[in-house]
Amino acid sequence: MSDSKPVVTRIAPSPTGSMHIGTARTALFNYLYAKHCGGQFLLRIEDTDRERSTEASVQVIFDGLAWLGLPFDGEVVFQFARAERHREVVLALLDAGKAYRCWLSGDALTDARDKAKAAGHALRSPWRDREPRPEDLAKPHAIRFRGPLNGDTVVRDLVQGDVTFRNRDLDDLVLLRSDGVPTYNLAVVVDDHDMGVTHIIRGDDHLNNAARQTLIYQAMGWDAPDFAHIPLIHGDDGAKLSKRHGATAVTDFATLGYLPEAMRNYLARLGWSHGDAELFSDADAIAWFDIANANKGAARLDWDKLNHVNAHYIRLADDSRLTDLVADVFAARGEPLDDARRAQALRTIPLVKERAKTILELADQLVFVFQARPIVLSEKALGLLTDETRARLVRLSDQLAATNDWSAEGLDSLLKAFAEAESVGFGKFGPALRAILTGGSASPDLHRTLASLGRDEAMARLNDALSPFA
RNA sequence: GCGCCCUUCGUCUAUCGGUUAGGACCCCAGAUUUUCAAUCUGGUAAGAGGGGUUCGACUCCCCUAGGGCGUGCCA
Repeated sequence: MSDSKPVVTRIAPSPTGSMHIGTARTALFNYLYAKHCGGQFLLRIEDTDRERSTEASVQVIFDGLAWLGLPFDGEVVFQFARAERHREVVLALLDAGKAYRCWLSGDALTDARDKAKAAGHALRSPWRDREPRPEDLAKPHAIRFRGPLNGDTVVRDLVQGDVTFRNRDLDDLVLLRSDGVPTYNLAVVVDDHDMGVTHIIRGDDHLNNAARQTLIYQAMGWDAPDFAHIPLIHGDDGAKLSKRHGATAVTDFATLGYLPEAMRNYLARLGWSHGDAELFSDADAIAWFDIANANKGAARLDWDKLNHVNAHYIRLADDSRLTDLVADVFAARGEPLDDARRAQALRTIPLVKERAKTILELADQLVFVFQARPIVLSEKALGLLTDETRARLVRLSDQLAATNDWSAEGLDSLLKAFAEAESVGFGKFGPALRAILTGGSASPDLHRTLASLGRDEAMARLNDALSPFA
């Protein structure tokens, strides 16, 4: 590829289900590389499999890319809509003698394949060298590529290096099915060429296909783009990432409370690195990204590290945005937040956001403010309320009632002064106070808990628990 | 079976012939401490095995082992 050409990359998923996180990572690499080079990142929907492609899955891809924050350039290309163009190329190949009509199917096909294997080479149809009779033409048939029998095909891969295949191992693949629908390997080549794709960055499960596709480029007299085959993402046990690993789809990660910017950062570091950089902005990623620095080996998804990265971005996130996300979580749980609770959430999030690894955890850490009075104390909480502690909390309650500074800072001072005046550590009343205020759920530092509850609610909760002894 | 790819701490990775093999996550210890966390400090932990090449290999070559992908009229 000449350096003067603007870089064009693409992501080409097939709309046959959810958007796999591996596809997302591939999209990210394509996006980063294109932006790094000042080029374009295109989207093509590979919907030539009419059986499995669905409209809904197309939407999943749009939604997935949008959620991840990887906008594509230009118009989306639907592969199936270009079938005429694909057929045109196949016919050109046929005219040039680079392809042939083949009536092999069923058991005969299987036999031919077995025979070829036994002979030590990939499938060659007997029709490769047979002149079809006029009556054959009327019968349904496929069109196969006429692959070279000898020599090598070298795939010059930016990540894997030069990979050499013997042409005898590359089969005469079907270009056009007997129903007239073009196949993947043909359509990919035609589309990538027509779309001006200069760099194909994709999973290394396609490395073998690259050789076949290179042959098609050569047969058409087209320049092949640069290839970069990146390793797949595996689960924490080293096996290919699948459903049993807990999450495979982009939407799964969203549902589990991961932020898109965290996913971008984490995914970028999976199979690629820039020195010791771990947490970096999108701008840094774009400035640093070079496909040549991608790793060759497969990487395992590490939930602990993902959580760490996510926690980092939750801290950086805007509170009102987090409030929206948390509201979504509660709504999904069937407990939508009313305006009052929303306001409470917004007020409390700054106090708890630094302790949450996911949005789900963030939501859990908010429930203490939503507790309905009177709060039912657990047995453990009740156990903390000895007579001595009750008496002490009554004294504290009086001071709280009297203060006119209900800010977190003011309450912090008050609590500290109280502990000093009582000549005890926080341990003598803190746990009990917390239990009364929260019913036992996790909460931030006591002064912050009091502040986020607000004076009225906090005093009411205290009175609920202490009034019989006041 | 055949073809191709891969292999540094448990995990993600740095290293591009000469380093006490570095960083991050996890884990452990200490500090802090009003729950749970967070935070700070410190620590444990690695070149799959075997041959070469070289004054010198994690780094280059070969073999073996392990893992992955492909071997479709799926993509």
